[in-house]
Amino acid sequence: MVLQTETEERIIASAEKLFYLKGKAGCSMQDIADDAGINRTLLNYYFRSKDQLFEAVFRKALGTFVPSLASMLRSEITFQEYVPAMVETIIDTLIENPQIPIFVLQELSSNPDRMPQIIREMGINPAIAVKKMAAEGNLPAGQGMDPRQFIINLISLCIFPFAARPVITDILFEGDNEAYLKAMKERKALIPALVGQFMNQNPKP
Amino acid sequence: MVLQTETEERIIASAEKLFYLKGKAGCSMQDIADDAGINRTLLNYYFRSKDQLFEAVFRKALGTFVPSLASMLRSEITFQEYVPAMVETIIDTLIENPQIPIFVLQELSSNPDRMPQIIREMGINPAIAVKKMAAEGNLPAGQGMDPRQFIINLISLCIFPFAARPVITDILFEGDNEAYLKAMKERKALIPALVGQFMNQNPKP
DNA sequence: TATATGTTAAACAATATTGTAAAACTACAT
DNA sequence: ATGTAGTTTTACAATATTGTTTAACATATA
Repeated sequence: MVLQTETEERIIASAEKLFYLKGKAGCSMQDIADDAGINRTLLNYYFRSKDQLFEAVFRKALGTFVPSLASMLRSEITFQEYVPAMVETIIDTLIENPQIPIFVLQELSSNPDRMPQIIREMGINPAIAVKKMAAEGNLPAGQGMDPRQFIINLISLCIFPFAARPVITDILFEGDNEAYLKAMKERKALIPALVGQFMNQNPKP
Repeated sequence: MVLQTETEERIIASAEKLFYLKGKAGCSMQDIADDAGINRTLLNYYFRSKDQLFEAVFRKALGTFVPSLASMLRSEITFQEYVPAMVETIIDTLIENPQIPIFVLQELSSNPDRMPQIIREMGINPAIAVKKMAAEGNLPAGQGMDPRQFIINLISLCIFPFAARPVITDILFEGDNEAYLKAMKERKALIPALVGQFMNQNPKP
């Protein structure tokens, strides 16, 4: 029971694929069963209901992301030192799972009431995190920039290009997926330079 | 007939609200009719089918956005000059319509085949646009930075904070919507400084 | 062998959803 | 007043979806 059965894994894989693509209401249990190559009843056997299956997928999606963000908010070391490694982690994760941001954001937008519980489960106290960020020496933003703007810039630059992947690939890279991916990898160096640059040279904007 | 009837406007308003919130499959025609305070049959009377109603909403959503992006890609003047006004326009639009980015991106992710036609309708030739961007003197990025990265940075910094609104508001602003909005307005000045700064001072990163 | 356990398939009932066709209502022009 | 076009409501048929119940199957163990 601790060990996931192969069937269960196939179900999760198919559910992820279809929920990511079409949303919770956009695909039926039958669609998922077909994709997994099993009978539909099995879905209920393993996950009881569509709600619970969705919940499992949503939690897993959240789990691939939240930890790296949460650890940044908790980290003891300077953000400046932390940034390059974190950016690399996030981008690598996104290259593997490009659809998760939209999936999660869509769900949170339509059910914002889920946020408080999620925050609690993450083990983060937002107020404390922001206060710590603002502490002198921890973040160069102590020089004048609101530390929240720093965080917003950082995650925007990391995540959005993946959320907008089809648009960016088609318009800026003429549909060339390889070129798009190459550009995303270049951003691992580009983003830290961009946010770090600003912090050092533009105190009190 | 040229003049939109009041009922038709109410339908569109309700359809926007619910499609933005729950997605195309996430709400029924009945939900939309209830929200608009009319009988469901009217939806079919005015828009023939759910598909066509969705299409109307999607087109309208696209229309609030694409023009400012498209005009930037076509613009004759220097991007550097163009940026501040454009950022302001985009952010103001997003303050009014915060849910459009996720809505559009979700639809384009699940139907990427729509992109080519949309690009055509926008009246943009991606290849030419990128070439023009790279032209010396037009963009400071001619100094070494891939002009596509510049565009990606710019739109990421503008749009993502709205797509992630519930997360950002809850985690970074402790649920304080006013504080969130204030921060978004501050970004009108912050973003041009950030992207401009980098371009001027960091040739060949 | 038979018996228990875990897995898969087929059949069913309740409900929801969509699009349409037909009827009722309104207001205005003849 | 009466008919006509535009609008709204009522009623209906076809289909899809979900969760459950029931049956079949396999495999290992007493």
